[in-house]
Formats: sequence, C-alpha cells, structure tokens
Amino acid sequence: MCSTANYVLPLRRTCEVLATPGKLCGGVSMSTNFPGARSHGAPQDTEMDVAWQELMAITELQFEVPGEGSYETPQYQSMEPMVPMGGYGITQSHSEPLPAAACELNTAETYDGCYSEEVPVCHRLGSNAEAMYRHSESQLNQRMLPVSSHTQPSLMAPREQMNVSGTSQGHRRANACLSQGLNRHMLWTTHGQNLHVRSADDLESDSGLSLGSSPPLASPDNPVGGAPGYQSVDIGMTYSDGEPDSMTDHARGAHIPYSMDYQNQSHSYLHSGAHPSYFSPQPTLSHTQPNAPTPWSVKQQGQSNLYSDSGLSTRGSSQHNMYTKPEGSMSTPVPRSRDERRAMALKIPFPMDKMINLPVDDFNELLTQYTLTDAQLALVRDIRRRGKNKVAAQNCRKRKLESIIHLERELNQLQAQREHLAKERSEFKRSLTFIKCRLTDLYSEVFSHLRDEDGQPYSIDEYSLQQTPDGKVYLVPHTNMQKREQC
DNA sequence: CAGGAATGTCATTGA
DNA sequence: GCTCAATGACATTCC
Repeated sequence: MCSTANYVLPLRRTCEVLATPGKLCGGVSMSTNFPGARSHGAPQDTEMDVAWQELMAITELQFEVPGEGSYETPQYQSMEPMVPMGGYGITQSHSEPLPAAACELNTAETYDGCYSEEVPVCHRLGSNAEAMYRHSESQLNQRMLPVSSHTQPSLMAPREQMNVSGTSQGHRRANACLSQGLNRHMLWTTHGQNLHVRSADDLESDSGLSLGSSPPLASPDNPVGGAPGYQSVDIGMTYSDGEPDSMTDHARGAHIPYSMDYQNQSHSYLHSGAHPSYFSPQPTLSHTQPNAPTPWSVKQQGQSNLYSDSGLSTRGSSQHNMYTKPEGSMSTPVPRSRDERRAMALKIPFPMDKMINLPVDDFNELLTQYTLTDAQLALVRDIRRRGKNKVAAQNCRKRKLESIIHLERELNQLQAQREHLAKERSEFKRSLTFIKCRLTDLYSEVFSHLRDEDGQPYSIDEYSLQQTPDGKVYLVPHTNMQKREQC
C-alpha cells in the first residue's frame, strides 16, 4: 500500500499566508452569479476550504455525455478517477492546459445536437413513463405498427377462392372454410344450386357462412323447405341464402312486422359514443310469454326508425344500408339485420334483444319455454353470439381510439418535456463550461502564489492540488500521484 | 377506380 | 366445460 503522507504538503498554511481578504489565493472571487455557484459568508481563514468545496460541488454538475464535444479536455475527465484514490476529490494536471477560448460560453449548440441520441427520453423519464404507459403498452405497439386490415384484392370473389382452391387465403379461416364452408357449398351443389351463383346475402359478408356453430340461414325471400330458406339436411339444414338487397314486395308484404327498439343502450360505453349500438342491450320488450305472438312488431307505425335517425353511419355491413330504402315507407317496418331476417324466417319466437342480452341463465330458461328446432336453436345461439360480439367489437374499437388519443396526448406532453429538458441541459452545459473556465483560472492563480520553503514557486507541471473529503487541500507531487496510480 | 373509414363477423384467448 | 369479454384479422360497403 502506498502512502502519500510523505509527499503531501499541507497547503493550508501556505494559502493562509497568501490569501487576501475577499479573494481566494489570487483574487478569484467565488461569488459568482452563474448557476451552481454560491456565495457564502465563511470566515476568511477557511475561505480556501470553502472555495474548494464549492468547486467540488460545482464540478458535480458534470454531465455524463459520451462523445462530448471537442471542448472537453482530458484533465477534467481525469478528475473522476481521483475519487477512489484515497478520497481525493479533485486534481488537475496542467500538462494540457485549457484552450484559451475555454471560457467562451459558446458550446451549447455542440451538445444540443447530441441530446436526442445520448439521453433518450424514455431513459430519463424511466419510471414515470413506464407508469404512464403500463396500461397500454401493447396498444402502443399496435399504434406504432398500424395493421393494414385489407388483404390484396383478388380477381376472384373471396368465397370463390375458398371454394375453388381453398388455399387462396393464407389465414386461419381458410382451414375453416376448407373443413366447413366447402362442405356446405357442396351441400348447395347437391341441392341443385350452382356453386358460383351467390346469393346476395352470401355475398354480403362471411356472416352468412357462420362457420363455427350453425349453418347458414335462410332468407325470407327465398324460402326453401319447411321453414323459409331452410331444409333439413345432414347438419340440420341447408339453405338458400339468397337475399336481395331489397326485399321483394311479396316478401315484404309477408313479413310480420319485424323491428326492434334500438332506443336503449345499456352499455355506457356506447352511450357516450356517436355510434349507437345496432342491438338494444336493454330489453324493452316483454314478449317472453310462451306461445305469445311473434314479437317482432315492436316499433309503432310512424315511429321513426332510431337506427336510421340516430345518425349512425350507413357504412359498413351491407345488412344495414340495404334496408335504408324502406325508411320512406313507415308502414312497412322490415328487419334491418341479416340476423333479424333470419330469425324472422325461422319464426324465432322472441326478440333479438332478449336473445342477445339476457343473462345466460335467463336465456337458457327462455329457450326451454319454447320448442325449437335444431335450426332455430342454432340460429338463436348464433344471433346471441354475434350480437354480443358486435357490441364487444364496438367497445373494443372505441377503446382503441381512446387509447390512441391518450397516447398521442402523452406523446405531445413528452415531446414538450423533452424540449424543456434539452433547453435546461443546454443551460447547464453553458454554466459548466463557465465554471470550468473559472476553475482553471483559479487553479493557475493558486499555483502562481504558492511558494516552497525556499520561496521558490511550485511548478504546475510537477505538482497538483488535491482536496480531501474533509476539505483540506494538499499539494501533491505528480511523481507521488503516479505511484499512487500504480497502486 | 383506389383507398380509407366504418362496421360486422369469425376465431382465438384468457378469465 | 361453458360463458363471456376482448381483440386481431378479414370482409364488405360506402364515401
């Protein structure tokens, strides 16, 4: 272990002689007006110590800036390694003196350019940002990587692709189409329907396929078999899903008044939105009596259609807009959704909202009150599933949009905070540069006044000043420092 | 006519 | 095992 005791010259005594009131070993006043400097009322006999402590404190303003500008001189960077060396907090080698222009506070721009790369906001804000985003990280990712939901258009109708090749669509539904949809289409063919002659309803969307749980459903316009549009085959039924965009007069005239009360919207989420749900989650009907008349006639004649009047966009699924025409004829309310039409076609004896919104127990109880065919049961369960999912999708999208808005707002705030921090950083840089300059001047000033026992000045190349944690300042020969470094 | 928006639907997953 | 909500993906239609 190396000891520096023999090499260290207590500086206090010398400085006490050299220091003059109001000045620090050469007249460099430490009462500065730049950030980080503090004026103090320390006694003059300790002014040197206090001054050094101030300098020590000030130098802690040093930023850790990798690759900092060319202004940064090695001797300042080499100050930090002195800390573990016996607790000396500051040293300075003047073998590489600061450039003359060091005191010019013109380096701010030098650092500004590096800020974004050196100090990412996410790091600086670490915990806060994490807390702010912890609820929606995945959504943020989605936001950053918007998904294009549209596949490449095909020259063939999608369903034809599925029917013909079964491999055109490279997603998971293709498998289902292969296993289920294709079989169903084969059934159609078996029943004499052209495979490629698509009904209007079938062309509307995939909904007509109902791949998972129930077979496609009938259209009131194209009745097949006993129940309109249905014919029990194999899986329970086959059907003609032909459903023109507008119902024929015959079919419309045959309709039981079949409408729904769209007024209520139990989901508060949808209440606040601009898109009232198509379905009415809050049943307003009381048509649960067994064997009661088919409860589709709910809307009074002349009552405006809330679906159409609500301002709900007619875009989207064709099952909506295809029934906007009959709005003019208030006397003939018609079902507006495909499921409604299907339910009507199969004479489902309870309203849509009950099918969808009743609790499962009540729903099952409701089913037990009627004698339903398999087709009817399947349809009811499908309607229930689709209806719930439809509302869920609306809620999900609304949440997603709100999340996006929230994230954008946070992004703006963080950008503003980043700009503020960048400005603050620039200010600190300028202050630090100024302080370093003052320190260099002070250091040189101190050395210029130091004298050895023979009255000779100390060489700044052979000695350096160091301060211990207790505030004492020592003059340390470089040779001693080298030995200590070797230790 | 292309592309975006809105909406419905299905499949899947986790509670 | 069933139900349900949430959500990604896809389809469809309209603007």
